[in-house]
Amino acid sequence: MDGSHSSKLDSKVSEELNLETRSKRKKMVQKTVVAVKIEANDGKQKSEGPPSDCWSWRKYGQKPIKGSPYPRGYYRCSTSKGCSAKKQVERCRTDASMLIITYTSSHNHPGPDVHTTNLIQQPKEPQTKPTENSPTTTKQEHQQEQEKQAPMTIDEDASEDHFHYSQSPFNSSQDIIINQEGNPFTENLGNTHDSPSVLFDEKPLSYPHLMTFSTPKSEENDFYDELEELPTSSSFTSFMRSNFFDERILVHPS
DNA sequence: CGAATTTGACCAGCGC
DNA sequence: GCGCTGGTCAAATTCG
Repeated sequence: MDGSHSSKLDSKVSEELNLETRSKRKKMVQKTVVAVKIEANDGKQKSEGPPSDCWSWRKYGQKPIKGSPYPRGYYRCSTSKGCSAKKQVERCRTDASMLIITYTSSHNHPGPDVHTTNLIQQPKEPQTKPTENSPTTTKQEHQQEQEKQAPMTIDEDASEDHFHYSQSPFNSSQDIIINQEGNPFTENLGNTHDSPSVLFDEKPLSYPHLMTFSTPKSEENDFYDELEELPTSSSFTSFMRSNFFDERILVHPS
């Protein structure tokens, strides 16, 4: 499967690029790709699993993805009945410790948490906060800061989905990289299918505070029992609430 | 008993 | 026009 990847890669990349156009043409749905690095190296729990966010997600499907040894899970927001928010959770083909979550559509209801709500309704506001909160302002954070100030404008077609959280609803000690639709994460993966360090390299875990912070979250990692599992814990939510902005989120514009 | 998850089948869109 | 892949639905099963 990987043998002819190199040659296929090229076409694949352009294909994905076209796909963006395609998808826009087909479905003008906004997509946010978030890469989450799972730091569950405790050994007591699996180092895999979808990060829990503030919303409740109900799995409605799973499918093996071409080119990826891992299946992709399809989740729907179950927090609100009429919510059309969806997300796809898959593992990075090159790095099993990386989760790629693709958010589609957006929540048409306030989140279960005030913070969350703010994120949804005013993604810009909270996004500028982490900068000051972050004791270690790295270029990545700087980047994300810029991104936050210049949020996903890639979606001119997003008329359907007016808002959309560029902020990752995850909490946890994972490294999170957000990619907007304009810059499909898969593309990056594709370009570096053998060396995905391009994106991931940016997430050097030199954040002791995060690691420390991750320590008590051992139970949180418990949630990630499986990639297909997306449990939600209210206590966890409140916990994440306080640390929501503690994580580093890399927003890669196109 | 109810809700959530799992799995297979079906459908739509795109590439060749 | 055919085949492939991704995405969604629905029934069955499992867990709380």
